[in-house]
Amino acid sequence: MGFRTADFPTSDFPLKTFRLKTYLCPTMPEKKVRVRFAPSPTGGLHLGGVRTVLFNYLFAKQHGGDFVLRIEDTDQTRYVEGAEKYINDCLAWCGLIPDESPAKGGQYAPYRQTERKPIYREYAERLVAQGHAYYAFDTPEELDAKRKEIPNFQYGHAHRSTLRNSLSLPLSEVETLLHNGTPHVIRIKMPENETVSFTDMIRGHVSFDTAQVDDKVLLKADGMPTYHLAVVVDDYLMKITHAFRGEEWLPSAPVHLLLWEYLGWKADMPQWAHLPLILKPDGHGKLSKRDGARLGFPVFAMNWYDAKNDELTPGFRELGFLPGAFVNLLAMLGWNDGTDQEIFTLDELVEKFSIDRVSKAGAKFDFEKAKWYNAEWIKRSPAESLKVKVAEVLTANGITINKEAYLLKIIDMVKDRCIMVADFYQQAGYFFRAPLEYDVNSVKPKWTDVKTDFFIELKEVFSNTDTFEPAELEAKFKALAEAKGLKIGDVMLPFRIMLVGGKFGPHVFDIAALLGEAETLKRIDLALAVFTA
RNA sequence: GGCCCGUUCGUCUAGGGGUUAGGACAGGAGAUUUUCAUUCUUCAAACAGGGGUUCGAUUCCCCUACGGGCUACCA
Repeated sequence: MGFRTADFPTSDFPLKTFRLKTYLCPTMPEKKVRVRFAPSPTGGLHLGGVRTVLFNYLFAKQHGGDFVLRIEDTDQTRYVEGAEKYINDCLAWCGLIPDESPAKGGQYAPYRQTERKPIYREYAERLVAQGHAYYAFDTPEELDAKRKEIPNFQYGHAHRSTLRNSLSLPLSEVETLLHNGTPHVIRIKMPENETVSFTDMIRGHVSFDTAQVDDKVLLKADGMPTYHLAVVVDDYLMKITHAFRGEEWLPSAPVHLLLWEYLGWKADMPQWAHLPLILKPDGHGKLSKRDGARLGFPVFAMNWYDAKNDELTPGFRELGFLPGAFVNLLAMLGWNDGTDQEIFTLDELVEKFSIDRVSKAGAKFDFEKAKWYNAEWIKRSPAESLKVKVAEVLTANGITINKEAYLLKIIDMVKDRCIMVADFYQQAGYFFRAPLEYDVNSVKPKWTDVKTDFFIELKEVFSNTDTFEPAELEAKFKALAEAKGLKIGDVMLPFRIMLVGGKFGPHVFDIAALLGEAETLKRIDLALAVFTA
């Protein structure tokens, strides 16, 4: 029978080979690969969620399959306005576009579970008719009381006969209750003593004793399915072949396996892959939204505004992460290609991804490493592909950009010094307007009249250049300093601060050359006034 | 508590019966850069513990410990 004991070879079978064969058996007529990401629209999209999307997407695209977005909105009490749009936007930003979704439609529409509500009852009733499920009339209050009364209470074989359900009550009473429209749920009847096992694409052989699993609710009193029923019915109806989800779902896997069997769909059950969790960087446990706030880094893909609490949760996008970098770093959390390569484009990931190389253990999220990925991506990006984002950052800070060629030159000059896109304001802003303030502490204490003379004469010298190119500027600058009996270092830093405002940026003469003669001279004057004040 | 999953440098990880246990981030030192960043060189840093199996275990098996997940009419 089914997925019962000894269903699969286990101990002395080479696991990797076995896994490969199970999910891509070349001798079997291959069904088209179809995967789904099935979030519930309850808020912003978490790192771990995006990684689940990514692995789904990579697997599907690698096999020429379909990637489906399905909205699991069956819990109406947790529904949050705007969350679904947010999910769509996140996927779009990351470049992980579903082939079918509520927005896009598709052959298996609708893709929102609330819109599929009528479908589920039929299957739940079918299970009741077959004896694999039953009606339960216990109120939440009664169950709470039981939980208090009985330690480790589970609604299962040990207690179900003492509760109010169609297994314990006389048929006539059940009929009356049903006829009167008494609120009730439908629960799966877990077998008392069976072993349910399956082969997970990541973990290999996993097995459970059904006695330990409670009789999960399948259909709620409001007529909505729970996740357990909905995921099985929809995965079947939508012809899903491979199901990726977080490891937190592993304990309820036996319920799903049994449902696939009871509904008679066992042959069509998808291959399961339970992904390792993304953990808090410090302490322990799953990474949560709160950890981001506590430790100062984003956890959501994009900004999420919670209108109810008037609370903004920051996102990677707004912080200045490139989507490619975000996707890249997520992929490396639990996967690698076996070489030392760490920087991958989406296309490369599609090509190289392999479920066999996904690790089993959870990974602590390291924001420092995340920043490194982004810096690498910025460094490797051509100015052309950064210009729009950089322009946005600059204009947001009140800077006007006239010449694109000038912007591109600047991006190339400073991109190595930027970790986030937002850093371009600090690193490139002064190319567009004179410093708003100067790091006076680095110059004023050591300022002398000789230096004032130097800069006044420097203006003269710079007004009479042949090219205004870096090399010429540097030569003339040095010659003048020497003539004045100044050490180069004594005037180089002040000059930098005059042009830039602080102790950062590329070579000073490169900056001056790019700024041009008029602007350079103007800035010397401006700063001189401040330094000598 | 019960069940399930996991465990290689601080972090992400490679490796896998015999290796100087490799890389990356972060950290230290140095070189270059008369700013800072980049870049380069370099240092330090790990197989949780105990039993097996074996000529030999970090690698395979078992136990323990530790960590994590689940234990809702939430997903």
